[in-house]
Amino acid sequence: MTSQTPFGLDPIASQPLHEQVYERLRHALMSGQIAPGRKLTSRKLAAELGTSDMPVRSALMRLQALHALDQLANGSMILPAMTRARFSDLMTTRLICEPAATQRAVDGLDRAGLVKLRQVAMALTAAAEDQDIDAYLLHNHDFKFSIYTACGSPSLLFLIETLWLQVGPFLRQFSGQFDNDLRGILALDYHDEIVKRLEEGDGEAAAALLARDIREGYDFLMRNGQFE
Amino acid sequence: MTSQTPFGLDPIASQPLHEQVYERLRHALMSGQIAPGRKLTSRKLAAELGTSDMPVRSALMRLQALHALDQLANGSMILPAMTRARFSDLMTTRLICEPAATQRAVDGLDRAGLVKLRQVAMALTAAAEDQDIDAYLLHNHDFKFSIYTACGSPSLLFLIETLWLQVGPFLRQFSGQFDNDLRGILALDYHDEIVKRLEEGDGEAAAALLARDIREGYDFLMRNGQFE
DNA sequence: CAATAGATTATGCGATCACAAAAACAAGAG
DNA sequence: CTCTTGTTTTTGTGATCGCATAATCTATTG
Repeated sequence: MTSQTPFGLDPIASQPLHEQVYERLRHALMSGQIAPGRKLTSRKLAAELGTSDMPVRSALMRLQALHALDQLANGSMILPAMTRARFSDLMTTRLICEPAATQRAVDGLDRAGLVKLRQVAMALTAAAEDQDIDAYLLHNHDFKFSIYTACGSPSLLFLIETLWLQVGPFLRQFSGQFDNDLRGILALDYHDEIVKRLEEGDGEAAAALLARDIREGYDFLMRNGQFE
Repeated sequence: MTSQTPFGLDPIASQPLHEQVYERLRHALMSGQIAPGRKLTSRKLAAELGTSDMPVRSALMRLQALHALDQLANGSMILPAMTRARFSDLMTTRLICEPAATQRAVDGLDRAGLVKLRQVAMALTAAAEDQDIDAYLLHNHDFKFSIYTACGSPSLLFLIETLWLQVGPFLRQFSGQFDNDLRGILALDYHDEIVKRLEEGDGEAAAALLARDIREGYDFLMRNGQFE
């Protein structure tokens, strides 16, 4: 396919199929397209994607290795249900990792990074005012990971990514339950203040604010979300 | 193989091959049997293990998903080298997660757990006195994870496991460089005191001691270990 | 109608094959 | 001897096949 180009200028190296399938599945999970408890069978997915079983199997096993999927006794993969206990556990662990990353990010953020961060924060509040849940979740992810990436710790970033891979698939589902009362999420908009603290170089304060953001989001969903 | 047993009493459900291969590789990694930079080709491993490529490929991809292996541009898997930067990063992240887990473990440890913990701590010091590096690493893993398991957070435990999967393969290699001066590691034996604090129910103190354990091990290896 | 037994289908798992790209090796030219 | 060129082998990748078990459906019987 990409072989024997008449000129140099070989375009993008096409990724292997199992990688593409992995990204597709990952995106499908994170955007809430897959219902909890749903069985993901390799054959059906393969048929849907127009590939053989193999790449799909690889992708599923990778997602299972990251605890994004559960494996039944017979080997089938399912998207595990989100119980209150699991949600509580994941959010508690988020409270350990993400404020720590925020605190360290203050040294890794240059002026350009801060500018971009402020832009994302503005887009975030705009999406919230528009009641656009998809844009909100997207920008929220973008905002947080702009910070976490700046913390300069690949290993910590990876851990946080695996946590989001487990919580992410449910956020949209949650939000669909009270889409008229989306202002409840809006009330806890610490993003602008987080940027301000980061601009001031006060990592401690930024971390504390981010912890509060996580905690209040947690409280809100524990009160209003429906689980299991 | 396990089919058609004349009597009931079917023994252990034999795990799938790719699972067995995964465990074998994981153990080989953690016990330092694989040299950094070593290429792990699925065909050769399959031949060595007497299986087909497929289960090996699955196992390799799972390990790569957990960042225990690196993937070259052509798709080959290698055990990444341990640079000072990566080691520093991983230990810093350990310092975030593991003290937090220790602090929470104080509520999850019952009397039986504490008894077992004290036994492991004794075996640990015994192994250190015997200069038995393999036993030391084994019991050290056992000791720490007895605590982390007791913290009652599956997600945090999982994160710590992935960190150990990245650091573990190098510990034995490090220790081989100064196996005459193993007392350097012995000097920082806080295990007994950690157990004592846990018995007293003082999670904060236990966490602080464990942080000190990690930090001093880190300092020792940064001074004495050879990297890259 | 309900429940169970049998058949059919779906599915996980592993082996083998085919292909292309990369790596290793060998041979020949300067 | 060294560098290059051509060949052979290795290796990742994906598809297809076969097997065994699990799940689902069907039909027969009480």
